[in-house]
Amino acid sequence: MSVILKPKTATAEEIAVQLTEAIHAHRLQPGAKLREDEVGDVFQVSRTIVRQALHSLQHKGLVTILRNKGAFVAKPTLKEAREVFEARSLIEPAMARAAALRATAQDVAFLEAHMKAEQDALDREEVGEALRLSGDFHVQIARIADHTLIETLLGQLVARSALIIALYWRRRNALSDSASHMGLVNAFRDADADGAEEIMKGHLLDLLMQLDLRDSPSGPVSLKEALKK
Amino acid sequence: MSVILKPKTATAEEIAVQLTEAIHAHRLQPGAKLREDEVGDVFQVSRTIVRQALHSLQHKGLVTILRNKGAFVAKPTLKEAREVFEARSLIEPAMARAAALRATAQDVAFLEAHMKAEQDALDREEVGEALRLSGDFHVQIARIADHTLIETLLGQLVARSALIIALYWRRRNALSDSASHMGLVNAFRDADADGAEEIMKGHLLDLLMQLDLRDSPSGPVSLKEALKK
DNA sequence: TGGGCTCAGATTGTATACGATTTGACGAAT
DNA sequence: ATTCGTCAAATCGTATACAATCTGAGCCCA
Repeated sequence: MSVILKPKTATAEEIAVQLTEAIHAHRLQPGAKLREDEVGDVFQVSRTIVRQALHSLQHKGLVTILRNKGAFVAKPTLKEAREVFEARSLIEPAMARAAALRATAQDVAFLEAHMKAEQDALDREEVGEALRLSGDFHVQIARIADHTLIETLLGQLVARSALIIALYWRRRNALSDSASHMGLVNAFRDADADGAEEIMKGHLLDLLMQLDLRDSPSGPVSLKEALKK
Repeated sequence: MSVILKPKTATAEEIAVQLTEAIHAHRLQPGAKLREDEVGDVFQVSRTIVRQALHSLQHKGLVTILRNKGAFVAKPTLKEAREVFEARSLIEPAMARAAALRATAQDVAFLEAHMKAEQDALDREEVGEALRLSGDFHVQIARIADHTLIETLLGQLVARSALIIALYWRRRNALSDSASHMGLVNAFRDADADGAEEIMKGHLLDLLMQLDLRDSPSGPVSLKEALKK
């Protein structure tokens, strides 16, 4: 009897995850068009499934769908960018505090391995992958805090942050956030809630400082686009 | 020449809004089944459109879709209920503060009219509608704070709060929140940021206190359901 | 030259047909 | 009487056909 391997067509959720990771790792740039049958060809599924995935990403703020025009990787405006980081600043310090009180030895080990994976990616010059892992670190803190709702929400905010970084990153130097992450892990190990909260506050402020969120929409825009509509 | 009135079929978004309002006003109870062609018959649209609306509501946490089973109005668990109010407690005091600093005379007048509409609904014994307006009051504060991201997010949290209230409301007495809302409006008028933030903190705590979020999932569960899976 | 028109091709939007899965009823066997 | 298997009805999942819309090229005509 021969084994029949099912073609295993991808689900909408799997496609959404892969697109999210591509966006997170800057393999897909803000503004990139996502044509339905092009995506469908890549994943070998019908437009119906692609559509589900794209709508899902729209709800998460990663994709903008213009009626009769198509789906595009979102281009957060300056205001949206500020709002994302303001929301994170409201939420994440509390998560760091809660995580410090709940983190087990396993959790600490997991985060240390996570940081190592990020460093390895950097060593391999996979900047995009390192960026993705760096963002995921924050989501893992919400998971350790055992706050599912905010874990989901933060996943969306972190993914949007990747878009913001792609658009508004000030210099080409790497994000110097390993120190903060290390500090957080140490605070978790010591169950230092106040310390963790403070480090997270400062860390988000650092991130914000490294962005160029002064008024200037998005740099050079084509004249055509500037005058459209 | 006769006027031809277009059948004006509802869009997915309009259907989602109407379902949201029905949920918000407790006209749709948690656990209620939403069959695709039943909804389609009500709004005179094809299942394609209904599906879009239901998926949209799923993303917002108002509907749970079980594969091959159908869509149901969500039934938040105790943990989810606590998480919703924790998230609101992290976000809303900051919004109240920002709103106090930005509110114009028009904004204050708008909120006063909003409160009056809520009172009128109560006088007409339209408890569900009053509840919906009461929740919307909080969303309006985020709008006044000019924070679009959180306005959207809070809209979702408030809608889920309506489900939580439907499930875990302690008594049959009305929500005594008009005092807090009045206090907030006064703080806005005086540009009293500290006061607004404190009132909001206390108000959310009050709400939480009126819920029965102690451990006892949802009363008696059938054996069949308890052992399922 | 350049403005505006028309039309074909490309792309998205929606309805519907058909397949897959679940559910509950019914009846046979123990 | 209870359990189990079978089957039909109900319902959801997906692909696809067709309609609606946008885009840009080509053309005409001042």
